[in-house]
Parts: sequence; C-alpha cells; structure tokens
Amino acid sequence: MDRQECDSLFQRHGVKSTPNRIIVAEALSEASQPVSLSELEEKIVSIDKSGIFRTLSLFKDHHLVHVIDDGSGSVRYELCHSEDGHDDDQHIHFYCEVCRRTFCLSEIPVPEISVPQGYEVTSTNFVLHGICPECSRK
Amino acid sequence: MDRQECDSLFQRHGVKSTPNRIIVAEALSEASQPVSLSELEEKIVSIDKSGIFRTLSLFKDHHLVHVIDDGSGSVRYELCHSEDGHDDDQHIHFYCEVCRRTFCLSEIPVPEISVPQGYEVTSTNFVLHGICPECSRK
DNA sequence: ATCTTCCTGCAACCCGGTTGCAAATGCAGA
DNA sequence: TCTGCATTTGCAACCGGGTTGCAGGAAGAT
Repeated sequence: MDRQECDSLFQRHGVKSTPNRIIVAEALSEASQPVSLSELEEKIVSIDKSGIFRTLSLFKDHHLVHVIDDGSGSVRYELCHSEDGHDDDQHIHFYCEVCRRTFCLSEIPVPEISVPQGYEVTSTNFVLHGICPECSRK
Repeated sequence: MDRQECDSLFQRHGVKSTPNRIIVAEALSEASQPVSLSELEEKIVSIDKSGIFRTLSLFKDHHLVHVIDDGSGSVRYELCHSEDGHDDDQHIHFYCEVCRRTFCLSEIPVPEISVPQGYEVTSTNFVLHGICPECSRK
C-alpha cells in the first residue's frame, strides 16, 4: 500500500491523514497475519506504544481495522477488506497453540447463526484453536 | 450440587477433593453464566485469588471446566456438562456490550467447520457480540 | 502572528493473570 | 503415634498488555 492508497483509505473512512497513521496502516497492510499491539511496537520503533494504541483505537472506531481476540492474551488487529464502512468481511481465524500465530481462514465465512429472539448481534469472534499445518508436519 | 456430587465429579475427572476445590466447584455450578476469576474472587472471600486461579487451572487441565474468552478482557469459566473427559458440549456464547454479561446460548451448537487441509482443530471459541434482550428492551 | 484544536511522546498507572516461597495440611510407612 | 515427604494453600510480589494524564509540538483558522 503506497502513500496515495493510504490517504484514499483514510478519506473513505473519515480519518485525517497523519505521518504516524500512515506508518501504522502500512505496517498493518504488510502483515500477512493479524498483528498484536506488541508486534507492532517491535516493528514500528519510531512511534511510542501509546501512539500506536491510539491509532489502532481510532482505526477501530472508523471501521478501518477489525479486532480479533484469539485467546492468546493479546488482541490482534487486521485491516478491513470491505470498502464500505462496515465489517462485512468477517471470517474465521485459527490460532496455533504451538507457534502461537493466528491465521485468517479467509475462504471460510462465519456461518450465519439464528440467535434466540431478542438478541441483537453486532459482531462475531470465531476462533479455532489447534495446530497449524506447518507445526503438525514436524 | 451437594458435597457428594462434587466428590463424584472430582473422581470422574481424576481430581483429588479438597475443601477449596469443593467451594470453587459449587460456586461455578451456582453461577447461571460463565464467571470470571474476579467474579469468583468477590464471591469466594475465603480463598485467595491465587488459590482460585490454581484451582481453575487444575479444573481446566482435567476438563472439568472450559474456558471462554468473550473479549471482555477477562477469561470466563464454565463447568463442563459432558460427563466424559472431553469438551463436546461446546456451544456459542453471547457477550452483551451494554451490561457486559456473557450468556450461554446452550441451544445452539458450534457449527462444524471444514478447515483447510493440514489444520488440526482442538477447540473452538465462538462469541457473538451485541445487545442482550434485557438491555435492548430499554 | 495568535489562537485553537488536534496529534504525539513520555511516564505513570491499572488490572487480570501468574509465580516463588514458606507455612500448613494430608498421607504413608515405620 | 511419630517421622518424613508430597501436596495444598495464602501471601506478596511480579509481569505484561492495555490505558490514561499531561505537557509539548504541529497544523489549521482568523
């Protein structure tokens, strides 16, 4: 994602462009897997933890990223792929208990669940735990 | 759950019975919803946080409870209902963003997912977020 | 240039979870 | 019953992710 794509992304989501935000957005887009705050801290040495955190929070509020809680103890962030303001690109994630990485199973949509009367669903968090192909081969 | 049921439960799961463990097991069985460590701390004033924690860890290792990460920042515990040693009573949970309670949607089983070749699934965590009937009525 | 607002870094804090350690308890064998 | 060992427990301290208060700095408006 180059500078221009970034700005257009921000504009679509109503986020003002700043140098830090561009750096964070690029780091997110480069990641092949959902990343945690601490991973971003390591990757982006130029920005303070709190800055990254606030940027992520802002992105989250503007539906630019979505949040996955894989049960590893730290939350992970992933760029939304849907272009409209809503997270309709929810998919299942897989957390490997051996290498502790989280994978997007992008192909698999979250199954539709018919909830009991009265419940109103706004988002879903569906994480499978187990062993990834790479680790189970060993 | 009375004392005797407790002991039999422990025996089935290979857990030695101690006073503390009985107290924790009873607290879990009395809860209508999955409970967090801090909730148990409030409920069980006679046992130290670390004791409750260790008891829960032990229960988890012996498949006496299962763990739900509802994304609220603290993990919740729930007595397993299946009597064999394995967690085959997985079901969906609902986290209300207003009252911050977690509900078991016991009726709804976790849908079977066919994962890509190579992935080996050991457990699932499926949590819906939204507003519960009680809160949406207001 | 000045004012105001927003953005940022720093340091401190909060809280859930976890561990080391030593005292207490339980249990087996003499 | 006494002794020695293993397990359980409480206490205090720690850890790490997440979060916030504050003050300095940049950006935009008047």
